[in-house]
Amino acid sequence: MADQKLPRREREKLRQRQEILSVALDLFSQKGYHNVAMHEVAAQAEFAIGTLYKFFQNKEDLYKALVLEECDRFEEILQAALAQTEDEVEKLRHYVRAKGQWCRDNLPFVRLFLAESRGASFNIKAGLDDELRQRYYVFMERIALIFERGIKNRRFKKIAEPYFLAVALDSVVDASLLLWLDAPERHPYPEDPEAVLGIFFQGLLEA
Amino acid sequence: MADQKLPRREREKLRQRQEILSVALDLFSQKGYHNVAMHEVAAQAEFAIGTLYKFFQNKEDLYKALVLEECDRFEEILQAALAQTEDEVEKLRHYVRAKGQWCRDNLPFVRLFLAESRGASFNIKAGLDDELRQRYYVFMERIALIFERGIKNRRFKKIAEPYFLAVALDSVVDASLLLWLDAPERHPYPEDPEAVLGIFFQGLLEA
DNA sequence: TTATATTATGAATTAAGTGTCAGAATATAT
DNA sequence: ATATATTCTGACACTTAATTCATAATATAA
Repeated sequence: MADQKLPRREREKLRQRQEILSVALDLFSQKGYHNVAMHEVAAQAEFAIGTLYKFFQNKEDLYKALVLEECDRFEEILQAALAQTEDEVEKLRHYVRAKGQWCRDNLPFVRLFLAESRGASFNIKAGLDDELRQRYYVFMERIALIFERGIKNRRFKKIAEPYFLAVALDSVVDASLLLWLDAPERHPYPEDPEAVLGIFFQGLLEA
Repeated sequence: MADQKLPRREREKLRQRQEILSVALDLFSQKGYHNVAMHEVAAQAEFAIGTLYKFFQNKEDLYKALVLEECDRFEEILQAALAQTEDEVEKLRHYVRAKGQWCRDNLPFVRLFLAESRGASFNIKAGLDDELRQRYYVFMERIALIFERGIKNRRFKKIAEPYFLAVALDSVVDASLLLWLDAPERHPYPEDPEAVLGIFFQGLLEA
C-alpha cells in the first residue's frame, strides 16, 4: 500500500473510508443488507449520514465497494497459495487449506456473502452478481489447469472434465466449510485438507 | 388431494390461493422478493390488494407458504426416487437424476431459491431459514444412510464419513446444475448421473 | 324479491429509509 | 488574526411500499 506517500489529509480520508466499510461489513453481516439503514452505519461509525455520501454515491455503491475490495484480498491469497509449489497434488492441498483459513479469518464477510451474494434480490441491476460470477469462472479456470496438467502428467486419471473437477472440488470445500459454520460442535473445522481431497483422490467403489 | 370433497366455494378459494402463489413465484423469481410489491402481485393475479391479505397475513407469510409448499413437493419426489430400488448405487443414481429433473421442471423456483434462500437479508427473524436448514439436514441423513449401508455391504470403501459423503455428493450435484443454469450452451444439462457420480466412484489418483 | 351475510375492493394511512442541502465547524493560506 | 476554502452535519423533503378498513359488490337465505 502506498498509503504513506499520500498527504496527511488523504491518508486520514482513507482511514475514515476503511472505518465506514468495516462498520458496514459488521452490520450487513449481522442483519442483512436490507435491514441496515444508512443512518445506522453512520451512527455506528460516528459520522453524519451526509459524510457517508461523501465517500459513496449511495448505499449500493458502498456495498459494492465492500464486496469487491474483500474479494480482491481473497483472490490474492488464493493466488499466493497456488504459487507456493509446482506439484499438482500439493497445489490442491494449498488451495483447500488457504480457502479454509481465509474463511476462518473473515467470518463476517463469509456470512454476508452467503446471505447476499447470489442475491438477485437487489443485484439484478447492480451487475455485481455478474462481475463476481465472472471472477469465479476465471478462478475456476486456474484450478482446472491444475487438473489438466495433472492428467497430462499421468498423475491423475481423467475421471471428469478438468473444469468440472475444479467446480466440484470447490463446491465440496464450500460444503465442508458450511457444515462447520452451521454446527461447529458437530462438524469441527476441517484442518486437514485431506478430509475433502480424499473424496476426489480415492474412489468410492470397491474394485 | 381431497379438493373434490370440499364445497364449491372452498374449492374456488383454494384455486385462487394457488393462482396468487403461482403469480408470486413468477414475479419473485424474476425480480427478487424485495423488488416485488404486493400491488404487483395483486395486479398480475387480477385481485385487489386487500384480497391478498385475506389469504396471507402479510408479504412474508406469502413467501413462506410459497417456499414451504414447493419444498414439500420436492421432498416427496426425492423420497419416491429413493424408494424405487434397494441397491445403493442405483439409489444414488435415482437421486441424482430425480433432483436434476425436478430442477429442470421448476426453474423459476430454483432461481428464487438460489437468490433468496440463504437470505439472512430478511429471514433472520422469519425463521424460515432454520426450518429449511433443518429439513435439509434430515434429508442428508437419509442419503448418508445409503452410504453407510453401502460401506457395511462392502460395496463402498469408507473414503469419508457417510454424512459428509452425502453433503459432498449433494453439493456436486448442485454445482453441476448451477453450471448448466448459468451457461446452458457451454454446460449442457447433465442427463447422465454418471457425470457426477463418476467423481465419487472412481478415484482421481493414478495407482 | 328483499334482507342479511360474506367477500372483494382500492384509496388512504402509516412506516421506513434514502439522499439533499443550507449552514456550522474546521482547516489552510495570507 | 482574518479571510477563504474545505469538509462535516443532521433536520427534513421525498419516495416507495406494506397494510388497513370503510364501502361496494356479490352471494345466500328467507
